[in-house]
Amino acid sequence: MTSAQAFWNRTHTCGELRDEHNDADVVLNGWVDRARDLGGLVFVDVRDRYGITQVLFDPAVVDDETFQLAGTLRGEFVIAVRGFVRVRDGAQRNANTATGDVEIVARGVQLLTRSAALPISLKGDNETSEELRLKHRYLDLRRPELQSKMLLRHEVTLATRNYFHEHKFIDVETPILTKSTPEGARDYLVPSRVHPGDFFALPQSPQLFKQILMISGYDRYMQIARCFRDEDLRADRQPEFTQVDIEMAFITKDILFPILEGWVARVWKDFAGVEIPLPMKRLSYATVMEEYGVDRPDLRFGLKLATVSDLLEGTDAGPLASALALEDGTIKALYLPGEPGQLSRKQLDGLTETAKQFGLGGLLWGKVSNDGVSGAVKKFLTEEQRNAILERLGERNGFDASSTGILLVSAGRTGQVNDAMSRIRVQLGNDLGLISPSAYEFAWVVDFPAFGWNEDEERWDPLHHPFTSPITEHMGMVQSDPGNVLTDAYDMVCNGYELGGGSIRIHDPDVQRAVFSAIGLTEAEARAKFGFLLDALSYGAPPHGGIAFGLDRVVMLLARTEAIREVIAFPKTQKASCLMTEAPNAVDDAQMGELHLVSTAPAKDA
RNA sequence: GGGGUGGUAGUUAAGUUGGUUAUAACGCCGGCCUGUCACGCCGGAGGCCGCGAGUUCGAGUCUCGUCCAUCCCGCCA
Repeated sequence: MTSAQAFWNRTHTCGELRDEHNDADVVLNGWVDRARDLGGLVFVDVRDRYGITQVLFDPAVVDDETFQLAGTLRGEFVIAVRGFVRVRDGAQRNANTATGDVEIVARGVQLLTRSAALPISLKGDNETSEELRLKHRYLDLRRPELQSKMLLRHEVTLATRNYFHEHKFIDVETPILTKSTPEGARDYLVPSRVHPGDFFALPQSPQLFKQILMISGYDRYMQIARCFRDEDLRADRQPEFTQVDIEMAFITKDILFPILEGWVARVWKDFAGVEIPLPMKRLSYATVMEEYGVDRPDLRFGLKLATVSDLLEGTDAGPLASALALEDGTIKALYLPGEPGQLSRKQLDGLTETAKQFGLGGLLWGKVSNDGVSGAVKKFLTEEQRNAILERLGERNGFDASSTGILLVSAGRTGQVNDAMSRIRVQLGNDLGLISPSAYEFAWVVDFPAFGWNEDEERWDPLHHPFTSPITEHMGMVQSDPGNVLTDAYDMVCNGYELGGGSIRIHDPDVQRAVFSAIGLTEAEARAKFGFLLDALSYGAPPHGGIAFGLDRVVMLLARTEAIREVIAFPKTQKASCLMTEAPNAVDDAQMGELHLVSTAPAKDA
């Protein structure tokens, strides 16, 4: 053994000593959390991931050299302390920490390593900029808040594996170096040295492999799979993220959903202490788009929207008439029953700002009070129109159509109106305190349309992915009427997030060919991209389906945080770089040459 | 690619209509202190005001550009 390794090894962690350990001889290893030098006494709080324990250096116990050393200890120095446990007198007990009833009376200390002054604060009271936290992630990860999130993530992952193992699922690893899959997102590419000019893609998901595994007879598959998408980031999106990936053979939705719901219920019970009522409600895509304007509604509060275009036929009010004249125009309304003054002018301006952000000209609003009507609602709506709108909204939301309140109306292209009104709805939920932060409201969204019209490319694009099975009744419409085909796709949503999405897959090669054809893939293109899948389907494919859950989002919700970076140990910035390692970086010409690559990027000034 | 917010000491922030030596707290260094637990008290060091131009007698402050972080749109299930 070298001298560098010879240090006093801990007998206990910094979180476990209690009254019952009184007089025990112990050794602690850890970081100095705080040191308090009182002159004649030195207190040092020693921290590890299990907790914090106070150590007392008393000149009556330790020799002078040890006592001097204790006085030089600073934050984040790593030490080993030898001593005995002493139960503290009543007034000296500290109820704020788990070990606060005892302290270690030191007999000796070893300074294992010193620490430079910290570039970030590890104390919770004033937080450091995220830029510095990411650069010094090794320090940030020492913070107990982050350590508890990493622990939570570990526990959720473990419980997930156990749950699916108990239900006969097999964990199979799929390739990271693979072929580009067609889920719409940009691929991360890896150049091949052996095959000049060819590239692997990192998987956007293991989609095709898990279907292949079903065809191979594995029946129930699960994987905690890393996925990669080269798209711009958001607070809840990282370029690499983790999915709980599931696939099953011989199933329908009604077989699959209870298994998945059972997993969610267990995880939420164990890690959020919440009982999720089962079964979860199922809402059609058409319903949620109509009532919430998004396919991942926040169901913790009401404020349902309603389309009112039909009530405003023949209107001559400018903004409304021009929306109705559009091919895909619509008008939607939202009503806040109650005090007409419940929103300030500033809040209403904020909502208008949101509407503009989504490309609308503005937001029509007006206060309906006992004295009459104000604002754009007075200007643009007749009394009959207003009453008809309130009638519809009242019926949908359960309020009396004669209630006073604030009416919001938004008119324009359907997509923009839905985007804006769904956001406005959530903004109101927050502004008016309608959202309980401790609530979790789950639901399935089902019956998705198969295809969406792509204006730019003038073709039908799969809304989910092209392996999604149409519902049985619509099989024959794939070629003749693609716009009205519904699929057996489903999302699990919670609090405005999409937690997971999946579908029953196509297992008939003829149906698969029809879908490829409907989205404008020629036979030759389909063969080039997915020949192996078409081949596999032709050798006895069982009916199958599955889902993928965003593990990061699941943990994020359980941890009650709003940034996915908080539950990922080494996340990337919004520009998809790692501030700690400074990846990505340039590589030298020799390395480029081996990979048969030449960069066309403009030279950076060093 | 576009819009919002931010960038001042190791950290977090303040900084007036453009004005002389850029403040404070925590941390760091030195001194004092025997029951602290955000210990206390005294003293000290520490600044490319993100970077680059411009306006001006004079810029942390005004203008333009640029970089980084973050939130959002586009993009992305």
